[in-house]
Amino acid sequence: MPKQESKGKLDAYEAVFSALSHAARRRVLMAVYFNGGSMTAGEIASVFSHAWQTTTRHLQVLEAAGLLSHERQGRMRIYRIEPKRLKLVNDWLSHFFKKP
Amino acid sequence: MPKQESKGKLDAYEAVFSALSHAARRRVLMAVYFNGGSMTAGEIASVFSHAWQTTTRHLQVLEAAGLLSHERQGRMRIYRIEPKRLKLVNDWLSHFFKKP
DNA sequence: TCGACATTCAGCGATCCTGCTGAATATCGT
DNA sequence: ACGATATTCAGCAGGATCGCTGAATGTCGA
Repeated sequence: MPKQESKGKLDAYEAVFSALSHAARRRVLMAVYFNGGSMTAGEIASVFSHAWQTTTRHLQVLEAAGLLSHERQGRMRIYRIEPKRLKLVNDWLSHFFKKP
Repeated sequence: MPKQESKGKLDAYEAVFSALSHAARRRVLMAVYFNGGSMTAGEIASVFSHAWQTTTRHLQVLEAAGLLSHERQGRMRIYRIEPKRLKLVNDWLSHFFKKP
């Protein structure tokens, strides 16, 4: 068993994995990434057929998980991807790929 | 945007990410992995304080996602980890880590 | 200041998920 | 065959999640 991880980090795992468990949220990350790493909320919402209010909530989940951050620019909000956080998933996965 | 992926693969993403979204299921994978890659259902269930029936269902979710497979050996079922499937997650993540 | 725009907040019904309990199935040892 | 063991199946209640709609907030241009 791997060494005990901190409570904070466990919660982070929880948030990140849960965030990634929804296809729309994974698509958001992809869309933002392939748009150069940042996109306004409206641009992101336009990718989906959902009501934008629905997308708003997905954005909040992603931000709470630390996978996105946002910045206000005038009347629009620019969301930026936070790839550092995806490293958490990578760290978790790496257990299974390294041969001891 | 990455090239169109097959329907089957999209469903696989869905299954794998959803399976990983629950802490208990991530722990199952860890437990099995650090036990050498295989474990009986009972051994896995004993790791948790849940009723074993609850663990059974988690095992089914993991198996449906292709992350575990099982084999009967007498009256017990041996679950084996299927690390190949975790590569799917790795593939998805790799988009964000390769600099084009 | 007024109206248009960009976005979030609040709350609703439908559905899904989790953990539980009780019953069923299958195998082993005697 | 019988009881003990190992595990799954079936169904239920509580809670979370999703997508929707309607209203609110904040900002820009005239």
